[in-house]
Amino acid sequence: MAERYDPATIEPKWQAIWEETRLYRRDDASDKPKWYFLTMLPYPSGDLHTGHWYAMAPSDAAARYKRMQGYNVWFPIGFDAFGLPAENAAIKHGVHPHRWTMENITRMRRQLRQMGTMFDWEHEAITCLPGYYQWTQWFFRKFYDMGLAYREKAPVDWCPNCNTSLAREQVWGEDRHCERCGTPVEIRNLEQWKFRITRYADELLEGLDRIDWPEPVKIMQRNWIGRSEGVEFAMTIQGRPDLSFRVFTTRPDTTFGMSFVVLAPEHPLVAAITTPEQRAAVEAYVAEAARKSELVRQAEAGEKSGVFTGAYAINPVNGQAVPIWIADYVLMGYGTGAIMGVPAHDKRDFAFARQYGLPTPIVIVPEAVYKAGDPRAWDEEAARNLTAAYTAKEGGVMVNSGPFDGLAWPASFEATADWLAEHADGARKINYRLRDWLISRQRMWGAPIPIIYCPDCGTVPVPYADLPVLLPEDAEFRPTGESPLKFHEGFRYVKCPRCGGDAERETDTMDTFLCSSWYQYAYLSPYWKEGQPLSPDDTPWDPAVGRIWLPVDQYTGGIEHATMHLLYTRFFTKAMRDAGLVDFDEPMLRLFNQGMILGEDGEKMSKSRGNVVNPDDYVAQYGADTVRAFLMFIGPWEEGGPWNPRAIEGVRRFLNRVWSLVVDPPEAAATGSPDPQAVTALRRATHRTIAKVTEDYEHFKFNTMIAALMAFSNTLAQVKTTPVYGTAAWDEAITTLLLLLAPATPHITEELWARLGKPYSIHTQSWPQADPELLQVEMVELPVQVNGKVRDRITVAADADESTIQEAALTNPQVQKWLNGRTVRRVIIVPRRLVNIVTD
RNA sequence: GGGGCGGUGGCGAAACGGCAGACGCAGCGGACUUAAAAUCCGUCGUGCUGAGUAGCACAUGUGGGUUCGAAUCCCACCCGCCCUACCA
Repeated sequence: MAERYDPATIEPKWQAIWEETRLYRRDDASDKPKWYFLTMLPYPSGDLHTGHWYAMAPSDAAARYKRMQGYNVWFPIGFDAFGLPAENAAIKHGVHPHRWTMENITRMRRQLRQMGTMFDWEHEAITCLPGYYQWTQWFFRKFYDMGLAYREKAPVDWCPNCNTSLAREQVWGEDRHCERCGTPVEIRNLEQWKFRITRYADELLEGLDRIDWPEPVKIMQRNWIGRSEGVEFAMTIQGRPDLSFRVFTTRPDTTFGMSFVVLAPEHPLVAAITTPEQRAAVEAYVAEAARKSELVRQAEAGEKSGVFTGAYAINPVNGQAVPIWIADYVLMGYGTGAIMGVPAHDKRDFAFARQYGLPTPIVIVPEAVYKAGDPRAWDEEAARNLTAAYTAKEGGVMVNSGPFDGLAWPASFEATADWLAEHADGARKINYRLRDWLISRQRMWGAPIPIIYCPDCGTVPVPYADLPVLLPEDAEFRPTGESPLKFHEGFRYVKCPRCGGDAERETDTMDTFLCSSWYQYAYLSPYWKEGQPLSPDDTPWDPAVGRIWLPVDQYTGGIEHATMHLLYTRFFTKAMRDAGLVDFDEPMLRLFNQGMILGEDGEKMSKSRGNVVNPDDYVAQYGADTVRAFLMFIGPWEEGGPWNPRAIEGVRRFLNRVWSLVVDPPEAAATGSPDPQAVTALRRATHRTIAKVTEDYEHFKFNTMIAALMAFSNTLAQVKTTPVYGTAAWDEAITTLLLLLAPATPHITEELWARLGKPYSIHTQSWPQADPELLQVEMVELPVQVNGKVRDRITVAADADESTIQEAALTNPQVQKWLNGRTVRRVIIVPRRLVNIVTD
């Protein structure tokens, strides 16, 4: 009786051996080319869930593949350990966030080891430990010195009952109430620290062209940065030549279509220009807008409201007076806080004009209409429909625009921009949608912002040598959720580092996105210089190690981080370059985004839906290798997909078959000597599989990689019943199968490798090479189409010339039947692909 | 409102512009078994013709287009999921 495949025995055994032999340790002395393979670090929420497996198991396979390809691969791991859930747990269970977090990490480490990954645990980094966050604070200090950190008032969602600010995910429902107590949130303007990411806006755009990242991520980052080129020009108030304001537009070619002007409610000119009759209405609107502030206004997006000020402005291009309104769809924080309203050619302006009965003059029409000579046929009714031809820059020409009539984009932009520059104090201007990064959090479980406020010296940064500013271990959590740092006297009240007088520490902590913006550097030498005084001339990692491994060669993670984490870490690296810390300016050269693993019902896994799949249960039942291979087999990695509890059986059968191929004796001893053709056929199958699997690993196509190996194992099961079993070709096939499968299912392949008597470890073996000669085929079968429909197939030599192929195709009896009585017009021959005969 | 991704058998999915459905799940038929599990063999898009070998037609969300040839490229539309929120 042959021994059965028992993952519960072999998996822990090999995990222990790998660890004892330090199989996956980082090698800083290797002369192989280095490959820094990074996967997004997990948040220690408690248990490793299926999403973690889906992100990490295929990443691990890709890293192992690269290693077998001859690279010196480093695949580190860590934990993004600051954040809100730990604070909530602290309030709920009365346990310090540090303890809660570290206990979770202990549990998740064990689960991660169960997965059989090649993570280098010797360089693990945890962001909430002082040796880590001293450097997060060092970066803040450095950026402060570089003029990249500054403080200003910014709106936050505030719960008046809990007396704290809330993160976006803590604000629930249409009425925007507090997650914890249900109180509707307010907007408070608080002094907050920000990073000047906008200084790098252009560079963040340009850098995208030089990195091998998925196009969707690049598109999202470009849109997020939102560079727009336009023109700013001055408008004067009718009857008040002393007063003027500036507007920004990306469409100066539509200036003749202006029928109103809108100022943001906070615009400084509002009070000065409002007429007495309108004053009450305007003041009420301004007050209401101030109360709502920007965050709520964004939540109400879509509904237009506004008030007429009673004043008029002069359109510089035609001298027309247009009414000045205020409306909260115009934001003081973008452009000049004032816009020209051109309802015929802007959707938002159009909605506003409809609402308040303002005219909609048309100044761009399709070229065909212009050429037909009667643009005025396009009346307001046509504008109401706002056809694509109307709003499009391309394909439209200017009308009702005096000397500019007939101009098309981009000449229309150039001409009107020049005119405005000369006559309306205009200037070309580039605006960005990107805002500076607000990093202040009114929370306890984060890296404290190293700033001290002194009544005499003002804002004083904590000296480098005094870092880290440690979180207190005896913090007292209030049920309301208020930050304990505010009430911790020992933390809060300090001496000014400059004058020695009484001062107060900043009690806000930093956004956890800061911690994860530089973790790929922290991994190099975790907790570097812990316990030693820091200085501005430091590097936050061992520079000798950095020279070996930086930058990251391959990064993997979810696309949901496209515009936050992935932009922040790029910003960090550019700022670090300017600080002289690195000599490159993009942190990750290649990126691959996996999709999301869904519940059995095809919906996102969530406790409320009750569709959460616990990977531990499946690991216990099937083993880690089966779960790993199943997650890879489920579908294209970048697309994600639903978990199918029955389909995993197929993967288990596959691994059982692999086991049986190696371990079990053949059922019936085949007699006779092996057929040389069958031997060659097996060798061809082996080498075709090498080529296919290699290609798939290169492109992260794990699903077809597994499929190819399933097909190969099916072939081997057939061959095993023939005399080819036991030949050198058979041995080659079996070792190849194990080598190709090793990155995906590391335990079973290691076990079978050992049982074959091969030297430890399969994971240090070289990747098999496909023999090009065995990939060649002598004969090929070509489908023959008549008018695009396959009618028969012919077999010809692979290198047959076109006339031979044509001859064979035309004389084929089936084809003859279909050609009956028709004239052959054309014969299309695609070598090694097909033949298509086109008739009348 | 803006952006991203997707829509192919009963299901998950394959398919450099070139034989649609590889590989697997489920199903169906069979072998082994007292029986079941496991395993193995066969079958498996729909419709029509045919006793049958087989053959034909139709099929990749919908409608157009480009092409000798389209799941694949282009245009319009419908549906689903994810991210984002008035950026002039």
